[in-house]
Amino acid sequence: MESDHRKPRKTVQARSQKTREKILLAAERLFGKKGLHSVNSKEIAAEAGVAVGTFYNYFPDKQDLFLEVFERHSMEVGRVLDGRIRDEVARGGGGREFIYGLVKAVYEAHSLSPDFHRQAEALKYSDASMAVRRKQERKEAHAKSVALMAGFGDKLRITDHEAAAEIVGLAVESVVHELKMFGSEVSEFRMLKELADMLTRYLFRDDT
Amino acid sequence: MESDHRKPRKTVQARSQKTREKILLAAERLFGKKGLHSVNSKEIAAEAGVAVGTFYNYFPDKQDLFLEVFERHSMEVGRVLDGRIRDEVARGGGGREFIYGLVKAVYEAHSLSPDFHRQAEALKYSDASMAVRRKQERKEAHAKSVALMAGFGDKLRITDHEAAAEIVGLAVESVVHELKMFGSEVSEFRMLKELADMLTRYLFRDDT
Amino acid sequence: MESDHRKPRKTVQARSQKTREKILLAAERLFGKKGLHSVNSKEIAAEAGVAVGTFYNYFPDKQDLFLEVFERHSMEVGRVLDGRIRDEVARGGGGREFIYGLVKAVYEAHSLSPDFHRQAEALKYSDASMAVRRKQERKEAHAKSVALMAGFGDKLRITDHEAAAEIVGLAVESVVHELKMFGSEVSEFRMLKELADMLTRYLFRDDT
Amino acid sequence: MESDHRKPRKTVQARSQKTREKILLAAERLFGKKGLHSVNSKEIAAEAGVAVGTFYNYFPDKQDLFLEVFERHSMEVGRVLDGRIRDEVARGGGGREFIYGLVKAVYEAHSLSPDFHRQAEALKYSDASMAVRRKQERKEAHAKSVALMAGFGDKLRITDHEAAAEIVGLAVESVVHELKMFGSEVSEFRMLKELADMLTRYLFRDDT
DNA sequence: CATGAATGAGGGTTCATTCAT
DNA sequence: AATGAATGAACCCTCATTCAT
Repeated sequence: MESDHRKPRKTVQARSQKTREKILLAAERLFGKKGLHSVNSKEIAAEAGVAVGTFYNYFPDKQDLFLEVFERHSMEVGRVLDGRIRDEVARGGGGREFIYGLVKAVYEAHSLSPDFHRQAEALKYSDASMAVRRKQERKEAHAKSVALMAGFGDKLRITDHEAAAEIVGLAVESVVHELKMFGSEVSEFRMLKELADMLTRYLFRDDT
Repeated sequence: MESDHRKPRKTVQARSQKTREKILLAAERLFGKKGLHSVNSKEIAAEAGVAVGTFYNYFPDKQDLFLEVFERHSMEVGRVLDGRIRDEVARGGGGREFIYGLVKAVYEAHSLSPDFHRQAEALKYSDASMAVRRKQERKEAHAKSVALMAGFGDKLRITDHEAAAEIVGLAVESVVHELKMFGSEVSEFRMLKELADMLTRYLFRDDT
Repeated sequence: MESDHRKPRKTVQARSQKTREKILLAAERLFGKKGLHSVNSKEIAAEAGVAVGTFYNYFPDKQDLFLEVFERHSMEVGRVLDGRIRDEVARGGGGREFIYGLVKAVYEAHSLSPDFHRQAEALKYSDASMAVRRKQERKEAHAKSVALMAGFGDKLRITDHEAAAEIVGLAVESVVHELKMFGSEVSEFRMLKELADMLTRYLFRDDT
Repeated sequence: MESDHRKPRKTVQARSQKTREKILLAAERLFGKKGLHSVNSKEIAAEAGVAVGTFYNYFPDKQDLFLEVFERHSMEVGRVLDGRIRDEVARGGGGREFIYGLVKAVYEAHSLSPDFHRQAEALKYSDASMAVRRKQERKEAHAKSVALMAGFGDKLRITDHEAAAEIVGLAVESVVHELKMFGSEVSEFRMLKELADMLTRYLFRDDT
């Protein structure tokens, strides 16, 4: 009787969506734990509680699944980051305070599935299609930085905003990465404080 | 007695050494182009102009070969970097000038087999044994930074030398990486200049 | 709910079982013909009419497959032997007649896949894990012999039952082996008769 | 100067012979320890203290080397056995005593390189060319047995000498094998005693 | 004769993907 | 839509044997 047409459609779609979700979550966990190359389709299916065939009903192949997980992850990070930035902007603190807020915002955004994040990062180096996406991400980050800077007008000491946006972005990214991915002998607090100091002195005339 | 052995022995050893070298170079090229996982033993052998078996006569397995290539690469980078740093120290320029010299030194050191470098970097994220080596490298870099800073005494503005060393190291590393690995919309010159500016303002009281 | 699963499940399992069986039978044939070391996984798959991968879906490796074939073979031999012994015991013939019956029982039990049996025998000498199994088999055979002897009470001439059980077991085993594995210039009938004579005279006071 | 012809020839041949011997002995040790299939040419060469190429200068291939080791081993066993039998014959003991002497003779003959012996035994089951040699061995043993029996004339109880020779040979062989190859829960002494008892009762009218 | 580097066919095993049920 | 058995190309690695020195 389940083969009658109209009504169940929605339910079925809902179930479908759920299955898809299960697979994506399982993949995120496993890719994070072991990396793209060390996870096989059987494992993913098993972790998701479905059959291998089911997995291939939803995703054309493993690489594609990875990319989708990555996309979701990126968007989530983006959303969180944007939210935090908006908060900081709203608070409207002075230079140093603001910078510190931003640094912490990035730090917190990176706290989402850091394991998966790490593996994705790895692929950006070795996988062509990931490298493309990385490029895009940087571009967006760059635009965001430039826009933020513009808001500070004369208070800025820098002149080459383009280059500065890149430099600042990379510095923040790398420090946060390091802390999240590999940890540090120095405490996170000291690291983030120094990072904020560096950026403040670099960016603002009055570096207090 | 039995002295008829000497000479050929040496020749043979020389040939042996040459073969080893051929394999290492072929591996560096291929690993750089495609990454550890996408290169197979047959390819390496073919690129080196030897048989698969020969490859396995010299290296216990592919991973091991990669590590040896990596080790050589690291040491080479280290040598070049140390040399350049020594030059800069010898020249004895003032703060900003010196920092710029160092930044350029790191940049040049990264110009050795940047493709291989990129792939090695990728593995540091996903491969356990590579992560270990990464840790060590950072430790050494950290020590080097701290030592260099010490030389500046009162001129330094920073107080938390430990954290600063980390931050500075990561910032330089990440910018140079970005330029070498992925290029940049902004010219290298502008990027390196801004980087030097940032570091100078961060580190020194008198940031000229 | 979800009851649409039941039937196909069973069918699939049945197919699965059949594939497993096909592989086991193919393996028994090939191992018997050429020995463990001279058969490769591709051959086994081909003989079973499946792909190599399928073989590895069912057995973790070649050695394991061999052991399973061996286990099945041993159990089958054991079953046949026990059946025949029970028949002989039931018939309740006198000493010589009974012994002859037992000898023939062992002979018949060894008629199952004698080729495979031969190869398994070979491995008992050279392979550690097979040697272990051999030990166990002998122990069981020993126990069986002792039990049978006990049934004859005073009629027995021997005093050291333990040793006798070993000796008798080995003698029977070796003669049957020889006949089955390598054949003999002398007819099987004469061989088995003499064997029975020997054992009868050895075991019983009244050796008729 | 070593290229002058006449004199060194002998010396060279002697050295040659020594090298051959080293290889044969190394092979016997290794084959005994690990079996034909688990020993590779490099190992053999290393154990013999020569280069792989040298090994192939003396033997066309690994199989051939094995066969030569086997041949030597067989002949040695044969020599020892014949000697011991001659001793027993010379001593001229009565039936049971004589049989016991023979059993012990076989036992002692099997004490030469029992490890190698075991591995050779394994190959007789699985290797065609070894099976051939086995056949020959049995034939010779058979002939020997028949000849020995003939010496006892009327004292013998058996009538089918041919079959008896086979049976007796197999029984002795199997028991000795078992003791030497796998050991036994029952002491060797008891085992050999029972074996001798069995044979004596089987063969002689007056079984004391 | 001795050497040991070089060879490459061949073997065991994995795994992304397909497809009949 | 779900299943999971089946597939086979591809991979890593071994090792008997050869041959230039």
